[in-house]
Amino acid sequence: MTNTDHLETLPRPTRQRRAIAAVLDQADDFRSAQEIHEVLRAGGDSVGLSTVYRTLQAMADAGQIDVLRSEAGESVYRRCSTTHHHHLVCRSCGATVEIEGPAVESWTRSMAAHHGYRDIAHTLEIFGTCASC
Amino acid sequence: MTNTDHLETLPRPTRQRRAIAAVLDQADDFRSAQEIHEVLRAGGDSVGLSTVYRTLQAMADAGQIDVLRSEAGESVYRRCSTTHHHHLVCRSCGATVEIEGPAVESWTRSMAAHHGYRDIAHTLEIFGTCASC
DNA sequence: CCACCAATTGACAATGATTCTCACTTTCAT
DNA sequence: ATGAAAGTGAGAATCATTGTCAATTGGTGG
Repeated sequence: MTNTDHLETLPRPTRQRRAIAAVLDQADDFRSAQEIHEVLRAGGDSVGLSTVYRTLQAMADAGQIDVLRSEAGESVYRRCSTTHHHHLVCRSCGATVEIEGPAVESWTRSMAAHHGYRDIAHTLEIFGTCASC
Repeated sequence: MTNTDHLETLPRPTRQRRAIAAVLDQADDFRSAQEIHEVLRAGGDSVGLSTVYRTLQAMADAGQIDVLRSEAGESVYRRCSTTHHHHLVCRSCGATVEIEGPAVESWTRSMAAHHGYRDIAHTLEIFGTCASC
């Protein structure tokens, strides 16, 4: 028996996954799968587009990165802190600030409960133009 | 000179636009353009898909309907009250409750201001499973 | 060290919502 | 009625995302 029997199947550390993680580490704002694919191609560490999509979704499912829908409807990804938070995003340069709002969290919970809704999830994003834009 | 010189060009009341508005009036939850197109086709008031998209966007721009992105990434539309509000949506049956949260509104404003962001917009939706599902 | 097998990859096709095109139709003020 | 402008729609085009499947790879037991 191995020493990982009790763990969920972990992804293998492949060249491709390391390359994608590296791109996310260097970016300080949200990036789309297509952008990441292009960065890798330009840098010589070419990775298949399917793999980029698969990896980003896996990382998002594992809670390692945050996903949000850009105003254009594209899914964009970013490495974030692990605690629950929301984003304040500059619609011009993409600069992102992580924000927390305990009051909002409890408000959504009580709102949902008041109307009998269960298994709550919520999305809250703030878009604006940052000071330097 | 006409008596509408000072108005923005208003959309003409065509059969198609009336049919689309009628579908929205009857629905009490969010509908996609494709769904509306299908309902019209089934009801005999067939309307071109392009027209459905165009009309929905125009109505959304005019503030006559609310738009939100379903969890599947599709744009869905619904006739709503004119005051600013958010939605509590059942992810199973689509039942929608309009909710208001003055505290959340002021919180987003102050958060944005605190970080120097201007021209603020925000999205907040709550998804859950309603009591009857 | 090696063979083996499941996880992984990637080129390419397929999907599906949305947008674009453009010739034809309708509306409406005169 | 009539001409110009607004509106329409069938079909093509776009574009992000997902599916397919044969070839590759990592790591494990022997």
